[in-house]
This record gives sequence, C-alpha cells and structure tokens, in this order.
Amino acid sequence: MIAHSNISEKNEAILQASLRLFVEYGFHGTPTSKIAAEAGTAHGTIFTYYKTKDDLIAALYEYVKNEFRDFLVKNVRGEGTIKERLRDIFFYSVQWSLDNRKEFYFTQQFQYSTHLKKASTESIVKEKSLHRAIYQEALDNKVFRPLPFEMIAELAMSQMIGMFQFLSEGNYPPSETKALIDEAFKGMWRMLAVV
Amino acid sequence: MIAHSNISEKNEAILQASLRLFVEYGFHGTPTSKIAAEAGTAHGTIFTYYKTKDDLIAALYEYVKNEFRDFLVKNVRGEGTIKERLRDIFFYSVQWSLDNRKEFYFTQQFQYSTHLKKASTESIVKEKSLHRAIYQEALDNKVFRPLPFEMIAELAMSQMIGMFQFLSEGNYPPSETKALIDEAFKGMWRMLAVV
Amino acid sequence: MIAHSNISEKNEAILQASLRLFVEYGFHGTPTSKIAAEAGTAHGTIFTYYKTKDDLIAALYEYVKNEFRDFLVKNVRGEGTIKERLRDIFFYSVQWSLDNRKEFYFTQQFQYSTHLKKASTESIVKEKSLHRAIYQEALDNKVFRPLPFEMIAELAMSQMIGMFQFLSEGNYPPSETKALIDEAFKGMWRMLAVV
Amino acid sequence: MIAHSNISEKNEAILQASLRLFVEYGFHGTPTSKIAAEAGTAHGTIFTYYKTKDDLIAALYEYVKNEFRDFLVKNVRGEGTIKERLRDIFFYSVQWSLDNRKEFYFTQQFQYSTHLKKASTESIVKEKSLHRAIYQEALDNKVFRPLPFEMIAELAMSQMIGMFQFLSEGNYPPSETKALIDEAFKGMWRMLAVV
DNA sequence: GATGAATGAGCATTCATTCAT
DNA sequence: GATGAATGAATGCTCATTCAT
Repeated sequence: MIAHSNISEKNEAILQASLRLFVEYGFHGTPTSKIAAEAGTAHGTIFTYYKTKDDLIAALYEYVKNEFRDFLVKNVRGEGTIKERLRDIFFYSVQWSLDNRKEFYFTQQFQYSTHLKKASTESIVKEKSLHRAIYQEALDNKVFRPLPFEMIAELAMSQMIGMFQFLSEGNYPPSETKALIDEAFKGMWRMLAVV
Repeated sequence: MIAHSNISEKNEAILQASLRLFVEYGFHGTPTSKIAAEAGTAHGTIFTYYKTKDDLIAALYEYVKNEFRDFLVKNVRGEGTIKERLRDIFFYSVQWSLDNRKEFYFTQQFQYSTHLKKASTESIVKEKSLHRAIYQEALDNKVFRPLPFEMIAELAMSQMIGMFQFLSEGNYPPSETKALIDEAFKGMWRMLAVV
Repeated sequence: MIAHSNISEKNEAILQASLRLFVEYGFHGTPTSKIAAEAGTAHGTIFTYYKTKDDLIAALYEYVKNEFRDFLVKNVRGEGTIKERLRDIFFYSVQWSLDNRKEFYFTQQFQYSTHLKKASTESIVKEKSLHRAIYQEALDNKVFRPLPFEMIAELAMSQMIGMFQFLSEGNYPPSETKALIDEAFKGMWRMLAVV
Repeated sequence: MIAHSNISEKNEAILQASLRLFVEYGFHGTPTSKIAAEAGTAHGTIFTYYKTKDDLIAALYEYVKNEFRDFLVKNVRGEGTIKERLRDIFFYSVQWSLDNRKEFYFTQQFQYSTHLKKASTESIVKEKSLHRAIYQEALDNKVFRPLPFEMIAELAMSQMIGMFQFLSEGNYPPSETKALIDEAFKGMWRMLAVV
C-alpha cells in the first residue's frame, strides 16, 4: 500500500492507478488516458504532475523503492550478529514483497523494460544498497565464503525473488509462510556461509 | 546462434532480426517495419509468416525454447547419479544462457511482458520440464530436503538466473567461468540436499 | 518601447511579454502559459485582462497601432507643402519601424495570420488612415499621376516596408540611415509624382 | 495550378489540399486530418509522404517556388536590353502571382511563419536569385542609380508585392491589368534607373 | 484582482495490418 | 510467395480556459 508525505491527493491517485494498471496490462498496454480514468482525474492532469509517461513510470519506481527501503529500515534490527541481521533483511524483504505484490511485480517489470535502462541503472543499484552493505560486511568478516562479491549479491537476491515467486503462487497461511521463508534463509546460509 | 530445420531463409532472417531488436529495444520499442528492414524483407512479408506481431513473438519464444532444450538434451548425461545429472543441468543451463545471451535475455523479457501472459504460462512450464523432472526425482528419492516441490524448483531456477546475471556482467575467462558455475552448484547442493 | 496611459502594471507586463514572444516564436508558438511566465504573473491572470488569447493578440495590435499613430501625429509637420508632409510621413514611418522593430514585425505577422482576418481588416484600414489621407490629397491636387488611388496607396506602403526590411538587415549608422530613407523617398516621388 | 512530374497522385492531392487549406485557415488552423480528408486520403497517408507536418509545409513551399521559377524561365526573354528583361521579370512575376493567388499568398504566409525561419532562409534567397541577378546586372552597368544592392532588391520586390496586393483586390479585366502593371514598371524604372 | 491546479478538446504522429499488384 | 503503399485506430501530449481559494 502506497502512502507518503508531500504528495497531493491527485498525484497519489495517479500513482496508485498507474501501479494497478501497469501490473495488470504492462507499461505499453496502459494508455495514460486509462490511468487518468482509473485515478478519477482528467487526462491532462497526469501531465501537470509528470512531463511524460516515462517520467511517471520512473517516479513510480522511485516511489515504490522508497516504500520498500522505509519498510526495511523500520524492521531490520540495527544490532545483532551478522547472521541475525542478514536473516532480518532476507525475511523482511520477502515479507514486504508478499504484502506488496503489485509493487514488487512492478519493480521486476521495470527492470526488464529495456528502454528505461539508462535512467535507472544507478537507481536500481542504490535501491539495493541496504542489502549490499551487509553482504559486504559478511564477506569482509569472512562469514561468507571467499566468492566474488557480485556473485554473492546476485545469488542472495535471486533467492529472495525465487521465494517471492514461490510463495505468491501458493497461498500459505502467515505462520507457514514465515516458516518457509526462514527455511529458505537457512538454505541460503548453508549455501554462502563458511561452515 | 539460431539455426533450425524446416524454416525458410526469409523466416529465419525475420526471427533473427526480431531477436536482435527485441532485446535491444523491447517488444513495443520494435516496430514490425524495423524488423522487416533489419531482416532485409518487405514489411508485408512478416505477415505472410505470422498473422500478428504477437504471433511472431510467441513463435520466437518457442524457437528459442527449443534451441535451449535441444542443447540440454544433447549435453546432459543421460546416466549417472542424481547429483551428477543435476550438476549437468545446472552447468549447461547457465553455460547456454551465457553463450546465447540475447536468447536468454529475450526469454526473461518475455516472461515479464504481462499482456502475453495467457498465451504462454503453459509454454513456460513446459519449457522447464527437463529441470522439473530431475527436481522431482531428487525429492522423491529424499536426496533433497523435504520442502514443497515448487519451492525447490523456484530456488533452483533462481540460482541459475542469478549466476547468469553475475557472469554476464563480469567478463571471466572460460575456465574461471566453469569453476564459478561449479562453485555455485555446490552452494545449491548445500542449500537443497540432505546433509 | 511601449508605454501608455490607463494600463495597469500587470497588463503592461503581459503586453510586453506577448510582443517579445510573438515576434520570436509566432502566435501559435507562444503558449499563454509562457507569456504569463515571461510577464511574471500567474497563468490565470492573463484571462482577467483578456477573455481569450485572440483578444490579447487583437488588443496588442491595437496598442501598437496607437503607439505608431501617436508617434506620427507628434512628428509629422502639420503644415508645409504636400511633398514636405509626404516626406515626413514616409520618413517617420520608416524611422519608427526601425526604432520599434518588434512592434513593426508583430504588425506584419498579424496581417498574415489568416484566422484573425475578420477581426482586423477594418482595423488595418483605420491604421493607415493618416497615410491614406495625404495620398488622397496628392491625388486630388494632381501632384500624383492619375493612377487608381489604391494602387498609389499600396505602392507607397510597399516602399516603406521594403525600406524597413532593407535597413533592418544591414546596420547603418543613424546619419546614413537618414540619408538612405530620404533617397528612397526621392525615388518614390519620381515614381508617383507628376514631372 | 500545381502540376509536376515525378509526384504520385496521392501526394499531389495532399499538396493541393494543403495549399487550399493553409491559405484559408493558416498553418495552425489546418489539422493534418483535415488535409487528408480534403485530399481524399487516409490521415496516415500524409505521413508516408512527409515525416512531419512541417516537412509537408516546407515541401509545399519548395513546390510552389519551383512552379514560379519555371514560369519565369519560360516567359522572360533571354535576350534584349536590361530594361526589357527587367520589365519581363516584373511583369511576369506580378502576372504569375495574380494567376496563382493561393500559391503567392501561401508564399507570403510562409515567410512570416517565424518558427520555419531556419529551414528556409536559404531557400528564400535562392528563390529570388533570378530577380537578383538582373538587379545586379543593372547596378553593375550603371543602369541603376548607385544605391546599395540590397536596397534596390528590396524596393523592387516590394513594388511587385504592392502591385499584387492592389490588383488582387480590385478586379480588373486582363487588358487593364496588363496596362497597370506596365505603368507600375515605368514607375519603378523612374525610381531606380539613372535618368 | 490574482492565483495556479485542473480540465478536456484537439492534434500530430505511430504502427500493426491489409491488399492489389 | 513477396511487396510496400495505404489505412485508420490508438495514443501521448499541449494548451487555452475555468474556477475555487
């Protein structure tokens, strides 16, 4: 669920409508006119907030990214062993994507939309900085096996995406979901950690 | 490199051009007219082979999928322990995607192109049947931990995609690439296998 | 430089901004929003002064026309021979257009903007009444050759426009400019006058 | 009447329709959709011939310019005194503009459409080269008074435009029209020529 | 009067698809 | 089969104008 501070009601409605429609019909399958209709605004209103449709898409990405990051910052333990903090990151990342499926799915779509590559590569990396910091820490402290950093990062990320895809298809009750995520984390730990 | 049996030269040129352009500009960023130009045919010719652009995309997907499957069938040991055969699947899957980056990237794009969902879900599952058969075997024989089958499948697949992404960015020499893939396989094994 | 009596500061700013932008980008190339920005007012403010953009354009035309007329009335000798007064009209008309290039250019643009035809034909004729009066006088007194009045009027006007165009491209010092205008007037006199 | 060699029927219809509508409603007052309707083609057809509306406008200008030039070349005496040839240029220029009022009016509109300036300045000069060549000759041979070349050019051109404007309003029979143009030419001669 | 967010009609342009040759 | 001119529905975007504050 999107909810943010200095964003006008109309703007919010536009972002929400965009998210819903992009996820359902894709970027190109969603005319700006439909977004406006879904948002309950006039067509032109979109363009008072965003110069172009691509700008809207990019802004939505930024928006979602921030939601995600805010959620992680709020939930991940600031203290504890590396393993504990890693577990938190893993757990809450998967949890957030399950609780915000549209947002997560949109993110994936975005990263595969070729013509937006340039504007965002930097943005994508930044988005992952929370994760990457702790992988680096684990690597530096020899908690992780001596593998290339990027390999570790990619494998860990993929793991989360895999869990999201798995869990978002079946419909497990919360407690079981929790258990499965933790099971996956243990798997990841066995995969990457020393001993 | 695409090369197949009963496909006319023009058709082949069209598929090749499509692949190149789709990967570079995305489906919607690639007009059929440009495909024709790149393929060295008249615009209309595309539509003597494919009723619609979406048909072309679907056919290309089918085409690539078959290439991949043929490659696996040719290379994966038919005999050996489950672990050996799993390793082969893992290894050659990653290897193929590295040797056919455009093809693999196209596949990923395709799976995130929402408006093509219906036509293909079934197709995608079928594509993965080779992998899934052996995961099932490993699960049935208690070689894998007792986790939901789909979870295992997703985690294993994600691992390969993660390795592709990692390796396709750095530029490692063949021998090192080979070593890294095997390292990743060992990680996956620790993650999923019993003991 | 525009400067007039009962016109509010905002209104004046709007007219000035319009003039500048219309001359540079044309009527259709100048959005009212840009005019407002250039004038330092809110977009809506324009419409408290002018019901429509076309009204603004027409008002600006009227405004400029009056500037020109005032200038002529102030400078043209009220007495003297027909030739002397004609020379003044010719001279000061060209001079004004050189000293007020934007204004003059705007006038020309206006007269070729087809969709404003109706509103202004009458206005344009009125604008030229000072000139026309003296051509009529010259014709009535047989100072001019016996040609159709409209022909004389058009030829004389064209002459001034031609001189403006010529002088506004080169950059002659004032004294030379003056001499060239007088030379042109002599030419016009030879063209139109008896003997 | 436009009529040219290697121009397809549809293209011709588009140019004709454009000319008619531009002259009546102006560039911005004429939607491309109306042009298509008037030309009896589909809307999209315009864009198979011209990449943009501005391209169409520029092409139309080029087209009309060529018509004019062809007409002059066909009619102006190649031999004779400077005066005779000047008279021809003057006479046939005015005559053509009267016989092709839409074309001529379009030309004038075009030259005042600010945002097309860049594309065409060069083109406009070229258009006038036939005239300019003979003015230069007259100046070099001291047939004209020793005035700046550009001044002569502008004054002569203005004269023709003035005559067009005058004649296109009244409705004189051909013989009288002819006489009046010649009268105007004599005036111009008195204005510019030595003695 | 002044503001500027909101409106929606209007427009240029794109592009998959058709079809006569 | 191959061609490419023609089609017209669809779409992103602009901008004059309105109106609640």
